[in-house]
Amino acid sequence: MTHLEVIKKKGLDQILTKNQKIVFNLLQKSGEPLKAYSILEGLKKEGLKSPLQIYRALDKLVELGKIHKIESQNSFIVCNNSNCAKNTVFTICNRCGDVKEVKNNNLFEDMKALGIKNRLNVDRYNLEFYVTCGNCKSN
Amino acid sequence: MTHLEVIKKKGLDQILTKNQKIVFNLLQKSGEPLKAYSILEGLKKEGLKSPLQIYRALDKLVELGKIHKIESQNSFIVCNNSNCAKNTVFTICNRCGDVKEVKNNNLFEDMKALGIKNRLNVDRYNLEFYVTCGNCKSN
DNA sequence: TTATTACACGTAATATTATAACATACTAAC
DNA sequence: GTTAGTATGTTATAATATTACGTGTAATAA
Repeated sequence: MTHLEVIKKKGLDQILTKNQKIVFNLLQKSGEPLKAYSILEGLKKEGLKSPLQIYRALDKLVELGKIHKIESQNSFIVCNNSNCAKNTVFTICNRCGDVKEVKNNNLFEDMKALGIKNRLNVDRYNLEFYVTCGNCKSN
Repeated sequence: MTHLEVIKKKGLDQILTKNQKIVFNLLQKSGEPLKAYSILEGLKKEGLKSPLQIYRALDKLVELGKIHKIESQNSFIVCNNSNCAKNTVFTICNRCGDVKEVKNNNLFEDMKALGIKNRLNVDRYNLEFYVTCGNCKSN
């Protein structure tokens, strides 16, 4: 079997290496953004010991589009959007920091149109809406 | 009168404190994003000695809307847009990291409309277009 | 076959970015 | 003149991220 056949057969998920899988699973289980060092804490029991092991896995997962980095929080969250193509739209709560990835194809289309309209020659974009989330609003 | 009210009344420039002015002037002179510790380096001769002096000035300047933070670079740049209201649109070059603030009122209007259309109750947004800049494209 | 390439991994040390904690001082508002 | 709010200075430390070096392994070129 060639490498490509292996890939087709196994599907993307199983291509992840051991450390990548461990890190991805934790992020997926969590569902919310986690920071590198808190991931490390959570994975000590899996045998991961050094920041670099985490950062390397995170870098790769970002590169693969499986997760995104929330730059303003130095945190990482599982991609919620199968066809985001690394374009990202988040809402971030001003008060509690809660992050949600916005999943809305019309929005993606509108953003694409906006890039074209402004002749910006866009490879990729990241849009962050700062909001007051439902929880914080009612409190 | 609170400090912020005073600022609104008197006009921004005249009310910046000593350290805030020093930091702002350096950023303005530079015209491109600078990092906190490189600002500190540049201001040793002005008598600033500690990171905290820089970070405090930067925090205030961001709060006043005089500068913006480029989160993905941990860098700070003078606001290029008198009426941005802290909404920000940047182009960031994938290759060299060059940052430009996009100054285009139609774009601001379109973004506002997009927030409303998607019922996101937006206080403020930050939009980053990742591009290949003119310089890098020709090289 | 051997050599080469490309990744992935492990570990220690270190660099970079940012904040906490504490003390002092200035100014506006009552 | 006292209080509240803000700015300053300094030391120490926390939090985030990377460099440098060595090992292993699998795919592929010579």
